[in-house]
Amino acid sequence: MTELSTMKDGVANQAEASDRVLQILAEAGRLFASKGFEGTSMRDIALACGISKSLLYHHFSNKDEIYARVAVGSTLELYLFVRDRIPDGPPSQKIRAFMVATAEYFRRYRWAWIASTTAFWNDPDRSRHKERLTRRDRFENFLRGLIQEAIDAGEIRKVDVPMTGRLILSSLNWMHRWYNPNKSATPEQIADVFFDMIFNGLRSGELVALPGAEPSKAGRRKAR
Amino acid sequence: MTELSTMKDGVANQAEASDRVLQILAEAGRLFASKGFEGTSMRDIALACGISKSLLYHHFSNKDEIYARVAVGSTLELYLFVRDRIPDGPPSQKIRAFMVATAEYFRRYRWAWIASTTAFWNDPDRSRHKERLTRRDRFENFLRGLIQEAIDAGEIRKVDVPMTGRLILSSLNWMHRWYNPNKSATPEQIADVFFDMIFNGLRSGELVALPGAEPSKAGRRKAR
DNA sequence: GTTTTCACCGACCGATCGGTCAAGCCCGGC
DNA sequence: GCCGGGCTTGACCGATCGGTCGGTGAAAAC
Repeated sequence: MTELSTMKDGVANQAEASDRVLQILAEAGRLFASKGFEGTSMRDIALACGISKSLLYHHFSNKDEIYARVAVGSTLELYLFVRDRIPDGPPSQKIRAFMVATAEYFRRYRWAWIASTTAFWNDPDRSRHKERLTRRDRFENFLRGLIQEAIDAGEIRKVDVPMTGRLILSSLNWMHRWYNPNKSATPEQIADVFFDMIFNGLRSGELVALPGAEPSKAGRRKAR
Repeated sequence: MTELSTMKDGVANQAEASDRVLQILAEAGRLFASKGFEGTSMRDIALACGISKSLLYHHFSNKDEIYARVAVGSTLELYLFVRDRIPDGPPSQKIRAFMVATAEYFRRYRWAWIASTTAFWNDPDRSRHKERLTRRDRFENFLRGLIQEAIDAGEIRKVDVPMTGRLILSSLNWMHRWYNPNKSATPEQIADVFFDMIFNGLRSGELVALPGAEPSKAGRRKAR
């Protein structure tokens, strides 16, 4: 399952799919990402593909299935994709590799990624993307394992593991809201910068005594 | 404009609004947050309020206006709300206060916040929430000013200011996706934890020499 | 007492929604 | 020649969409 050569046109893990199906998934993902699931009609998808609406129903049973193929297809391999890019070495470097690999996945399958992380996040009808959610849980648990590993190795201090995982994933999951492929650095570079900030912290090595600065809760770690 | 006593029922800045209008805004915000803008029909809103659909059009001209009142109302005062909660003192503590205040705002106006940060984020028809976007720009620029202040004061190292702002806002903006008011700590406490992680970093004070660990890019700051 | 105002409603509109269906088109095998 | 089957289509369905309309009843204004 480490072979990811079946990915085409930014659509992941659609191995036996025809070109037409891949085209539909690509266009649908782009539309779902920009206008949302409810905001995208079957007519929109058909028009974007230059085909009739009926043909969509020849290849897919309904709208939900198209979304499921887009969303699940984009999260199906995420865990494996990232896992296979974690090198041997210090746990902190594994966390860094985790972030960079996730960013690379985001760059490759951007529209599908956005579509799957945007729509239905709070929909009461969970059945539509239950599988997606369990896969994301596995992905997040994998990260928590790496964090615990780094704590056990003494590389990072004894932080709250779930909260640390949420902080790391927040920096990656929010990226699509401001990332501009024409102006920003590559997602991998951005992930690298974020890792540096989170791991090393923003604080400068030498603490300056500000006039009038009073002791504060967050300054609890003593100056070194 | 620092008087925020006009906020009721989690709906911000709706000063002269009647109870019915406030009810509509509250229900609409909750629905927009959970089902999205396109996924919420005027009938849904009317039903949730226990009124007829016609009455919605008596109080609002159309669906977009309801959303605008929800979204703009929730971001209108955000900047002022946060700004007024920044204490005098070291710039780093201002950043911390910024994060905690934003979290408090999120806790108070949760549904409106989610609705405004979820819908239309990539809609080609930007006119619908242009005002909201410029307000968020001012909010983000305010944070960048605080970061620059902390750099100038020597409290934090010379990081990339826009990227640092994005990291901080990511941790806050993604919170609604996993925050559970029944199980999680308060948003303010969460913001405090995130500030500690970002400011002080995850790395433990003493570096352990792992067998087989090789020098890496992220380990560029020398051990102290 | 009359008129104006205002919150409110049920019925209705054209447009669009997701989805169906019978029928053509195209092309390789016989 | 023609035949079968996958690809493709336009016409069509009931339901629902956002939005409009005329009207009601009660309080406020005169």
